[in-house]
Amino acid sequence: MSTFVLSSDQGGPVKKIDYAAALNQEQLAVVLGGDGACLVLAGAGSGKTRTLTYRVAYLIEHGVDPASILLLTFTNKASREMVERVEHVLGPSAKGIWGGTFHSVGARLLRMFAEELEYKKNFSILDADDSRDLIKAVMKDLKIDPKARRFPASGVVGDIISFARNTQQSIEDALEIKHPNFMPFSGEIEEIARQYTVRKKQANVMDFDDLLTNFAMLLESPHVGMRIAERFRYVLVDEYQDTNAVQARIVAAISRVHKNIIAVGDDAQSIYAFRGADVKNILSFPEQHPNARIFKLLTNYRSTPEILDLANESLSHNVDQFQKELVGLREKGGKPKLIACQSASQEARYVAEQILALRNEGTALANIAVLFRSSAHSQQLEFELMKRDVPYEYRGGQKFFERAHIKDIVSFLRIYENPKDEIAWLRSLGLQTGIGAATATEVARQAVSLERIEEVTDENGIVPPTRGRGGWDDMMKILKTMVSKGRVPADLIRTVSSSTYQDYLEREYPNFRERLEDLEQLALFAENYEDLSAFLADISLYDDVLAQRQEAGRGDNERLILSTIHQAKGLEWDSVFIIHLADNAFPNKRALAEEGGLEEERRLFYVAVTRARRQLFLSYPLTMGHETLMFNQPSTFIDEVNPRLFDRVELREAGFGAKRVSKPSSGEWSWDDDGEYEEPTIQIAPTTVFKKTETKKPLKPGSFLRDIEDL
DNA sequence: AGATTTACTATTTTT
DNA sequence: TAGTAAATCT
Repeated sequence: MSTFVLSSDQGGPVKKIDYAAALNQEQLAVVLGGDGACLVLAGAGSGKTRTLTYRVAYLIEHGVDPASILLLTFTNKASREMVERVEHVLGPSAKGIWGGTFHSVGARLLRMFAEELEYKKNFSILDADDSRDLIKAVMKDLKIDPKARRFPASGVVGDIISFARNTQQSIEDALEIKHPNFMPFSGEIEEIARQYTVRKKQANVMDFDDLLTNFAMLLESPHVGMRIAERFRYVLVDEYQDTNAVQARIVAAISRVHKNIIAVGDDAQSIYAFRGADVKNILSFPEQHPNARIFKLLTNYRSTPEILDLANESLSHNVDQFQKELVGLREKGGKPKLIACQSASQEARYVAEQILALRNEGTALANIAVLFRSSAHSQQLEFELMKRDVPYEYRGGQKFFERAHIKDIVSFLRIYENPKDEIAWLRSLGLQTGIGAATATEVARQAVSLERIEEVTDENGIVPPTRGRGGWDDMMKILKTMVSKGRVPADLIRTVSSSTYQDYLEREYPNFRERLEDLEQLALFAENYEDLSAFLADISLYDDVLAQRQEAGRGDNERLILSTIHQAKGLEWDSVFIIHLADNAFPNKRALAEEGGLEEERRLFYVAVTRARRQLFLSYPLTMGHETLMFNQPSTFIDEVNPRLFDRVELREAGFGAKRVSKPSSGEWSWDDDGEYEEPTIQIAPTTVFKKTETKKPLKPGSFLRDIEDL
């Protein structure tokens, strides 16, 4: 599988596309807009993806070489889907379009031109976890103990450093916005940032932020940068509202030769300020690209007027916003339902019941989604769905490649590919018996002087530790076996997973069998790769490659979606449930502490609401917690809008055990003397279990795809 | 001293 | 679940 040139082998005959029939006047203006810079301000559900896709198809139809078109999207999946659609219509002539996230496109080009920036080609990529580990190591070296000195924890330090880089400002300025209380430590954090940079360079690794800044530097360099900019005649950027200052530099540099750049975004859907995204990129686009044409797509094709009313009114509470109202085209539906539940588990039961009811009425599970602010909010619902055997796909929380045992195995492959990779050494050494943090650090520090793995396995390039000799021998044995196996990723994975690592898994985890299965999954997935470096690059940047494979294998799409709101960006479903809309959960308390936090949370709510096509269910539990019950208020976002926008549903309780004495607005629940809290019994239908039925209608492809086929 | 075990706590969002 | 602190083992 290629990491970057997205292609599909479905081919098919070249069809003539009737643009005028598929697009409205504004969209057509964008598609046919000709060369030059162009900014598209597009509201939710206004068909911006469709417009971009048609633009790409139009260019290729008019003789533009697909390989000179670059799509920069927020996720790799978004690129892949757009490319697939174009290829589906235009067939083989569309092959070779470049697309992906800024990070993955950057990684690919940086690997091609690594020497230009004094990196080695085999550099490793650190994910957020790895970065935090390295920062932790640096802090330890600098003798900074977070606990003793009320210094921020390594994760927070990492956030601050990352935020400063992505917004291109000093640590001090970043602190003022993100963590004013840590201002006194700005000097020390600066020192950590410096050391961290040195250590990354020594280990020949790049973190996510390096992928962006180095990409920008590469593009800004006179020779190579110019060559790349010459190659890409057309650049299209999606979700521009969520780009940061470095990404804006990348866009400017990569389009500086041909100046054919389209940026599409919606300031109302900017939800990544916490990691440095800046709406100013959209605002200043006209200045940065003089003569830029500006289009507005404000017609909403997605949602019923009742849903749009709620979205529009909620957003009107944001001051710092372009005022724009979405105009709906769909006919009326029902009002959004607002459901007050007694507890999180009642909420889960209600949602599960409703979902099964919707399904009985003919809505496929795949057309239903449950959205929430943070991953933990889905727990109760997951229990409920498992109990009823309802198949669901979970998006959010931990990814497959972030699971501990996957990262363990991968750390061995990383060492093999790039023996300087200190973080990978630390991880794999830490797994060996008799080797703890101290010994691992001591050994790993020697690795940075290595060039080839054979220096360790053949020439004893690392001085063996005095302690934990057995663990070290095990480690060497694994590495030696790997060297004898060659460089095929799947072989290497199986080598490690059948080594003493298996004993470690058994010792450490009761569910080691499942974990072993995961490792076999990983090996199966790796069979798509012959090249170790391509494999390693992909698994750190393509979060959903494995999910895709599983989907293809199963051949059934009949699965409900559970997702964080952040991950639901750009998607849509017939029926959407937004759960846990309680005041202490959403808006999120920590987010509120940051500058502009409330408005960002409100935009997040806006994104959630505008995912729904026909039905929207908003629910919140009145109580939360297990030991001490906390009493909840509904979310600000519910309280602040006109109640007439909702249909309220009260879930009545039978046999509610506790007699509540007082009704505090927050704080602990209180009872009279003999009142003990009982889990309320609920008068919604008894537990219905999911039954798989023959699919009545063939699964609907995405609406966009259907449109294209019709033409 | 360093490794390991055990008990406990808190949990935002992510390329 | 992951990270941490204190207790215990080698």
